[in-house]
Amino acid sequence: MFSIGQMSRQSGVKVPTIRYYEQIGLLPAPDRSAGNQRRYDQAALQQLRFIRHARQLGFHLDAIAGLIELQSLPDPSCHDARRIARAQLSEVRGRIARLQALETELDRIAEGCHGDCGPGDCVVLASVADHASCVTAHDAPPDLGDSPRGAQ
Amino acid sequence: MFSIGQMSRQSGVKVPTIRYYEQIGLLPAPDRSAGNQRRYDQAALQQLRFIRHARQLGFHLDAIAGLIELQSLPDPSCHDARRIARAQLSEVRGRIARLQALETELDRIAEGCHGDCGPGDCVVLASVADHASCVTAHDAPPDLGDSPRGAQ
DNA sequence: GATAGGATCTCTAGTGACTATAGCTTCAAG
DNA sequence: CTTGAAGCTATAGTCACTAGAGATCCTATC
Repeated sequence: MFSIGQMSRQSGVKVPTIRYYEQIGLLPAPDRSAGNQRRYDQAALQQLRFIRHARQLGFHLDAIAGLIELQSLPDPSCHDARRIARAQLSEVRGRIARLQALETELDRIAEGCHGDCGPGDCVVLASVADHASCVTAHDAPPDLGDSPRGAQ
Repeated sequence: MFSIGQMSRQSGVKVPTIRYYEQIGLLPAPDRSAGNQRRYDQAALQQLRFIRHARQLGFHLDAIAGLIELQSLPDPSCHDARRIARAQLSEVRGRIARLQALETELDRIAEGCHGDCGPGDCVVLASVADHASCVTAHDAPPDLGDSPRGAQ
């Protein structure tokens, strides 16, 4: 049996995050010691590692919950798991494409300035002000960030 | 003078978001009509467009606040603006690199399964469970998402 | 001038995925 | 038996919005 600290060290997931996962129902509530401390078994550690890796792969918590549910089915339908993975893949590809458009713009903007613009006409500031000067269509919703956040 | 709705249509920023920007001090509080409604001038519209475009470029609100402050200086130091832009560029490049590692893994995982795995050994689920099967080092903190979120 | 309706107002709370803090209790080593 | 690290709960904060309630205002038409 592991304490929550051991779980944390074995999985790379921080202690408060483990409690958070339990709170939202992503991890089952474990047994408790006589003094009310959490005691986990090997299966819980496996599940936590699964969650951790899925997060590293960019899955949202609700998608992870879906994958965990699939695992628990008697005949885990690969079809669904594959669908979830492919959806995640295309989301990641979309994000890469949008970020590459941003990269192009930012590079152009940063390189347009050599630190010697005269007062009142800094190229960086002008470029940020004026979308019309952009060479790519980075107009679509950026939603660069609707995905995993904290580093663990 | 523009109403907040006109500002929204002219800038592409949603009405509640404009109020939010004012609340956090990113936009100055405008004059009010006799009936307490916001009335904006052309300068406010320019600033809102600047903010909108900077958000599309992936800048955080605090970085945008920094850029706006630079603009307001008598001799806007290009040096600082360029530094902010280059920092943003390298952050975007880092995110692209991490996402590309994820793309590799997800592609491998999704393609490893043709929907015909036997019960209990779905390749997708096994791959997500086991980081050791990964071919790239996507181990570093993903922080895929510490950047602009909402689509506008 | 009356009225209807859309636009605007403030305020509060919710989102995702955590992170931080406070104040307490428990566990394990010496 | 003491000490200090680790654990507990509960609450609030983060970012950049978004949603809702309920009230007020503005404008166009009659």
